[in-house]
Amino acid sequence: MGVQRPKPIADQVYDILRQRIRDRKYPPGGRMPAESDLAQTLGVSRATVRTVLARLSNEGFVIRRQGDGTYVNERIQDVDTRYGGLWDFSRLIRASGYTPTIAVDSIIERPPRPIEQEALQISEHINVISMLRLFRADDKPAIWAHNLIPAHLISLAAADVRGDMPIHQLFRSYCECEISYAITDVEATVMTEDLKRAFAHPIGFPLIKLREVFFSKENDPLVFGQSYFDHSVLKLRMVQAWG
Amino acid sequence: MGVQRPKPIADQVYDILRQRIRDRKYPPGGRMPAESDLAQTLGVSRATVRTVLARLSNEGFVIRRQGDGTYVNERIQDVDTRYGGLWDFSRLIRASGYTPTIAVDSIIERPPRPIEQEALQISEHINVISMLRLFRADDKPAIWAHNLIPAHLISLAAADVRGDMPIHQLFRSYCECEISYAITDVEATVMTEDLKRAFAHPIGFPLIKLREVFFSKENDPLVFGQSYFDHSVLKLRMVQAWG
DNA sequence: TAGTGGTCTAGACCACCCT
DNA sequence: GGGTGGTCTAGACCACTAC
Repeated sequence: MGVQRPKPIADQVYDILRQRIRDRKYPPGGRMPAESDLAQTLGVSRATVRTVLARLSNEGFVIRRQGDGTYVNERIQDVDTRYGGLWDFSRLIRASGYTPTIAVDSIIERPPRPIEQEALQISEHINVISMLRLFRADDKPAIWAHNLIPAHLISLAAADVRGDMPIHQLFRSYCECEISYAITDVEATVMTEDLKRAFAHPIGFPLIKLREVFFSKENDPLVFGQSYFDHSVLKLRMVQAWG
Repeated sequence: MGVQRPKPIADQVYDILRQRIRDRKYPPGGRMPAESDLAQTLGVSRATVRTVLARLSNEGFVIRRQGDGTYVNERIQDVDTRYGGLWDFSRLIRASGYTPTIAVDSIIERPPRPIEQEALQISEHINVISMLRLFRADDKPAIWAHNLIPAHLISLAAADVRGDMPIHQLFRSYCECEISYAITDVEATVMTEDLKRAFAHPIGFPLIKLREVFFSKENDPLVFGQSYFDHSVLKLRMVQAWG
């Protein structure tokens, strides 16, 4: 019994406040309790409360005004601004109000192409696991994702890899590595013949292309991803906050 | 004389460490001094040092490993990952290693179009200042930016607005408001006849389109921007870190 | 003037990695 | 075991806003 610290206190406080905002216990546009009140009510120090409020402010969920108070931002409700919004496509779809489904097109092990060798910094003799998947939002094709993982990082044969889990969970499950950060290049492209297997749009229709490389804490490349994003189905929305 | 606190200590520490990383005083991939050492050397508390390191870690400049140390991330050197990378186009160009120049196409005051009314949440009777600008990277057209500002927010006539400063500086100069956060929609589009005044690409060439709305601390819309981004000239690169 | 958020400190204890 | 980052506390003082 007792306290049970499955998570850091700050994370627990974050979940509580985030939930209260979602439940409109702190109504949109309204003022939240003072930091010191929250600290006392929740039984934590003010520093911990401030850590959490800083995070909520960075994500745009609250606006803080010195000498005044902390307010719930009514403009940010349906936006998933948490870090990682650009790599967990299922959550991105769900946060946009749709039901995600994943269709695995193929999962095979093969030698890497030159561009993949460079991105993953491996030699031609190291095989990669190539995974082609289509993410749908309410059955409408939204994202066509091609992910490549050095085969030696995964303790499974390609045939046994489950394609229906997000990349970071896949890594936690199948190898000891954990994703630490990602570098993403955002590009624009258009429908080609190749993409007809994913989208029904005509040739020349504009699509967003995301080129992502994920790295471990040891700074080794873990995954190389090239994803085609149909923003007519799903908004690619981001929040930037300063303060 | 004396201490002179033009900036918070944490910001000063940030600048110092950022500079040492840039100068390779802390070499790429190398380990930085321990938090307690930094605190003692710089004459600040460990909490302050940790605030700064957390920020550097979020921006991807350093990687922290519990029980081990804090390391300079050699993969993030040319990336401007600071908050606001998506709105200060001049800095974005400079951070990519090019020299930015701004060509002002037009600055006029006029009634708002419906789509602009909605984005800025103003009535049709409130004029907007419309600003069309072309950002070049080493003389190559990189970004075609259309910004709209409610005229009543600016204490100047449209003709007197200087187009060569970034939006946030413009607001600090010409009105009391300050930009607090922004919501950005990333889209893909293609060259049209209209865009020929900006780019030399053929019709159908893919471009990134950024739809941005900037808000004040009071949560009022300040600027509506629609920008066309040529990623064949300038990479739109982002870093996401979790830890 | 009272109350709010903003900044900073000093110090405790824990979890983890290395050797 | 010794050192590192991770977490959390208690409390001080400042800057600002609303009344």
